[in-house]
Amino acid sequence: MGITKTDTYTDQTLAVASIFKALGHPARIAILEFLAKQTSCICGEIVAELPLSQASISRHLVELKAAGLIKGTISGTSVCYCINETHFPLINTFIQQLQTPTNQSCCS
Amino acid sequence: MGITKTDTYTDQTLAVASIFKALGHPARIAILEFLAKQTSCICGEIVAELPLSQASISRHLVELKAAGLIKGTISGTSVCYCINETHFPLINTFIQQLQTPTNQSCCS
DNA sequence: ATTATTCATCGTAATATTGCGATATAGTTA
DNA sequence: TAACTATATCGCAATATTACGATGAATAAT
Repeated sequence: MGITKTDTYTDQTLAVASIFKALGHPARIAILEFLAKQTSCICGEIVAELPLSQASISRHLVELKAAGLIKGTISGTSVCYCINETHFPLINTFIQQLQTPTNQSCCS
Repeated sequence: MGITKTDTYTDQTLAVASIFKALGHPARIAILEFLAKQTSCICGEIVAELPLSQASISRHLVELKAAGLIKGTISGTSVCYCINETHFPLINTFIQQLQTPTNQSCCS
């Protein structure tokens, strides 16, 4: 999406942005919501559940995996995906940073 | 970014995704971090702080405002922006949903 | 061995994002 | 009024994203 100056931002900033970027698509949100609903790991039923082709789902899964938001384990011909909570603290910390008491709403 | 099937997702899913999408760029993360650092509302100093042109910063601010992540109040020739915490509960709730105890990590 | 199933990847087309310079708009000041 | 300052917007070029069908690779079943 056009040129993005990644050189001049903090590693932390880039990391947070990339996680949010991976979360910035309804298909990927829906995939995560679906994975969370299941008691056990679900594989390719995601394709049946969502209104996208198998190829598209696969690409979204790759992106979620690259962002560290899901894990995948191969079991036979099917692949089992589930949520990876590793980066959740990063997200929570970021949101909390924006909520510091110093930031008293000056714009009413 | 190509066709995105917005019709078939929940309003909730679309809302969450659009917030994350707005957070999915380092410039916008940096803007929010900068606003959080200040004790008072900061206006166009963002332009001086970040390695982007005034036009680009303005576009990012519009996006953050459209997503409901910042508020802006005009004071003279300058505009005062600050963080809008309205949607933070939505984000927190979403992350918590993904952390339900039913989702015991099955992929080791 | 052949076939079916599951998932990943490639290639392509359509669309969105990003960034910048230039310009417009609006308030402030001289 | 005219110049100055601060933001917003337009138009363009470059690049990224999304989606799909088709194809490939690997395991499972017959």
